[in-house]
Amino acid sequence: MADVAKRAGVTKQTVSNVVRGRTVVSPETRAKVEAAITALGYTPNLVARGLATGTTMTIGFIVPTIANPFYSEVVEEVETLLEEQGYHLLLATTRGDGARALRHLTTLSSRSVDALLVAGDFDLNQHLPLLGDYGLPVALCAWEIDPPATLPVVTIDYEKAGYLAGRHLRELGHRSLTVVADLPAHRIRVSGAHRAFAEDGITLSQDSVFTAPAATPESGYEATMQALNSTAERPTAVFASTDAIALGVMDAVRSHGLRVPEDVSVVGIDDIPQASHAHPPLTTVALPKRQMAQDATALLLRGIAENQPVAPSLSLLAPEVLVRASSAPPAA
Amino acid sequence: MADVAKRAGVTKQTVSNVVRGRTVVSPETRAKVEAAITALGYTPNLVARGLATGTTMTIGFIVPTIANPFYSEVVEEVETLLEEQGYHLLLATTRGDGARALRHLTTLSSRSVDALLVAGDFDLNQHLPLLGDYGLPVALCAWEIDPPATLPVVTIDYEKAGYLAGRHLRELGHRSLTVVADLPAHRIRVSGAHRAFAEDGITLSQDSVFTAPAATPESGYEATMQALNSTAERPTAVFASTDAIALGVMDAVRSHGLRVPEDVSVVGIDDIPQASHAHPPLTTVALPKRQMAQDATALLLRGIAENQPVAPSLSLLAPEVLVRASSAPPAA
DNA sequence: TTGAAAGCGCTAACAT
DNA sequence: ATGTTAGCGCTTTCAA
Repeated sequence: MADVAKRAGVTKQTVSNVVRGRTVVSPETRAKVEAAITALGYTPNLVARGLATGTTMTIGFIVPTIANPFYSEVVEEVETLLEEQGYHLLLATTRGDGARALRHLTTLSSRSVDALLVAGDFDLNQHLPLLGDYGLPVALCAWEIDPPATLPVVTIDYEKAGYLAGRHLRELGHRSLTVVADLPAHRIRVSGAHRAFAEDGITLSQDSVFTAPAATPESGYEATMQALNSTAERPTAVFASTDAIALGVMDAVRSHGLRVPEDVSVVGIDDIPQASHAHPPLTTVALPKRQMAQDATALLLRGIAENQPVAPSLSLLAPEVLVRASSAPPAA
Repeated sequence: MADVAKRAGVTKQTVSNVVRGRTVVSPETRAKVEAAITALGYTPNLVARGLATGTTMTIGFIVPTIANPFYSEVVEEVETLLEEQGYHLLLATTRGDGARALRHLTTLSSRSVDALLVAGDFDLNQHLPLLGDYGLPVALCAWEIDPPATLPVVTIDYEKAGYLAGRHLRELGHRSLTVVADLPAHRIRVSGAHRAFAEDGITLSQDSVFTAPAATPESGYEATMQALNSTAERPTAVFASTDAIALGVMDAVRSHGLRVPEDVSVVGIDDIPQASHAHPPLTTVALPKRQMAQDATALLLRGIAENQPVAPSLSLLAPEVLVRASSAPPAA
């Protein structure tokens, strides 16, 4: 910068003004400086600027994993929005490791990110109070369990997602429901589904709830096989807490000699890309991830602009049923 | 830091030595300083350190997209390796936008990342010479087309992947091959498959190559329907340049009244998670993404340690056939 | 083993 | 409209 200033016959300050696009610079001076800049191939050092201004044009995003397409879509959307605003994304994954989550949290804050976004309700849960202490804009998203009242959170109405899945099956005429869910992570979704049946006076027993230890097709397959073998009455409808699980459910149903949807209806949640290409195409409840990403990013950007922590709030985005071919009325 | 120093009755320098774990500090002094640090809740400012040392403990990773599971797995692996070494990941996606790629490139370098990893052969291609100019360790990975000799690149032997798929089908006894590929991106894979047949004296015509404009099941479905309708002879084997495409191929084959693998064998590339849960489970060629991520990261970390750009090199990782149920000998 | 001084490259505030 | 001064928080000399 000093070199540029010397070459242009001005001071560093004027160079700074030109670089930052300030209007105070006279056209001739600007031209001289710009010539010097291109001649010297100067690019500003963002770290130095960060130290001087206290702002790094960087936001941190802590997510459980990006191997799960749900999160990778959210990350991709956030990254795109940020780059439009000239911000960069510092990505940190926790992968179910609480200690790692905490490490990321502290290093990100001392790295002076301008804001912090945290997705997923994992072991970081217990460190939530820390978030308020950093004095920087923070927001939570994709927060399924117990969203804290002390922080701004943009999440999805997961209970409603379960409810919509349940109501869809109820409206088709199903009088009972078998649940295959990744518990306890997805218990909210399950209670939503149960509520839909309860509205019509049908109380579902916990005996018809089966746990898929992970949100994967294999896990869903296993749990469903167990359900099919243990239940006296053959289920007419299965609600899976996730599309990935639902895919496994459909496999299990078929390998048990039953047809989807003629014998058993299957409904999932999330609308992953494979859902529409499954056999049959999977009825599911789409989660508004992109909207969530947009709202959360907007919240943070606003917090940065106003130069203060974002006020606590809870935004629950509404999911939507996508009726496809895996659900039908129960056999007569 | 000054506060900590004052409270401990030492200078900033001593605090710095304690924080960085230098051995020159006497135990008593260290204890005093550490007490002051915890009392004050001091955490070092990484930006200031970055300005002073010229090293940010951050590496930039430019990828086409993370919506594609291939890249998201690579990113996740890289991020994990980096966090183990105390590095952070600045993630930048280009999403097929050359201008955006260039923006990322310049801002990342002026952000003084300690190293830069670039995945995927996109519009950034023309800006490759720039990479050498930054004077920081750079590596390329997942570089399918024309890996430059001037830079270190850790990639996969995509030609061999195609070859292995082709050879597998040849060994099953297939005498012709229909190709459904995302062209021109995957042309290397196609020529590999053709080479496998050529080895046995079978020259495959370009007429049996169909383009799926995107690496998606829908796209593969469309292209296959076209293939099935336009070909005089019914194909006995289809090679898809991607598992995602292969999924669509299988759909199309079935909806054309044919069975997989009895009437038509289908082979893909990549071994995406869905491949093993497809109906039938998809025979594919697994690409060693994790290995690639590890090697590339190691290369960069070494470059950082040696404080100089990484020497140009080309590492081609070997893919591996995974025989599952979608491939079988042709009908008699 | 500890302290003092200088500077990393930039910007903010003020002076001209 | 431009120049001057001071300082962001840390590390790196070098001196004690």
